[in-house]
Amino acid sequence: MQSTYTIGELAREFSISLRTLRFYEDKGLIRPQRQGVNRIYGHRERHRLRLILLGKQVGFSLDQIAEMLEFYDLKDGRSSQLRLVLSRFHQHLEVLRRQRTAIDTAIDELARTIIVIEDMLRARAEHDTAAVEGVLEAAE
Amino acid sequence: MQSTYTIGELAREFSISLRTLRFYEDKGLIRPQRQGVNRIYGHRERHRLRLILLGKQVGFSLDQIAEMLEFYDLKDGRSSQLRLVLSRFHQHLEVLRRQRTAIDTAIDELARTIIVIEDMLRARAEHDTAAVEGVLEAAE
DNA sequence: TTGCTCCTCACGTCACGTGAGGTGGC
DNA sequence: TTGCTCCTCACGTCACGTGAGGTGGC
Repeated sequence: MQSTYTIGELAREFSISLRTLRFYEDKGLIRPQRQGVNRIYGHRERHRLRLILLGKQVGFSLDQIAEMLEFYDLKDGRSSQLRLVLSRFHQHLEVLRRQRTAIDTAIDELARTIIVIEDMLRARAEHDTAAVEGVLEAAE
Repeated sequence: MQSTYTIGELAREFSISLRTLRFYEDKGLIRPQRQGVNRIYGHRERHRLRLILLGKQVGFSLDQIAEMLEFYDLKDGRSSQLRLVLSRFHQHLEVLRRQRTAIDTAIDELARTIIVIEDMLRARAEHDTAAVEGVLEAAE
């Protein structure tokens, strides 16, 4: 177990780019030390990075993540703050559920369109050009 | 049934902004006529707009949509082109399915995190601060 | 000297949002 | 004159990607 990491090591470990690490630093999400001009990341930065990527995975914006990390920092852990985070998570869960139904309808729509095109190709194979037009109109 | 539309009329009908209509024109997706300095949209533009929004809804990029609209324009409808579009639709369907599983795991993950936080709050309510730390570690 | 890893600008991407400042016709 | 709708720049947003040009130590 190392206690410090270079930017390249963290990038490899989490499969992200160096640019991404630097970008998160620009945004104030992580604050690595410096050894000369080079960045040095400690346990704290690594842990924060893990939380950031977890937040991203569940669809939070970097600004939202930054805000929650602040809460996490004031580790006094006021229950009121926890409750605030909790209600945001509940809200976000709703957003995710809506996104899922949106994707579901997109999938259905695309699948139906594929069937329409396949029908067109079949109609063509039967040398019935007029039928092709019919299918096209029906797809409207 | 009108045969021409102003930018505002189309925007209202499809619930999009004027900027969006102008942006699609910049991208070459639609080419409205001009009446003086004002844009005038005909049936063809309206139909294209409908296809564009449909494409967006199923998750295609504007560049991809532009390409497919070209095919649609060369309405000779070579079967080879239809088959090309068809294979892209199939590919895109796979992309959508992967997105859905990604969202599903995000939902699961967030739901589990919510439960963890609720447990923390419950542990706190029982005045057991040590237990709170325990829950936090277990969440790693 | 070559190769690797790191660095700092800084512009590009995607799909628009958002003013700023101005025009035309009721 | 006021209000509405339209116009053209042009910069901003989000989360980085992608060079360009340079440094340090094996």
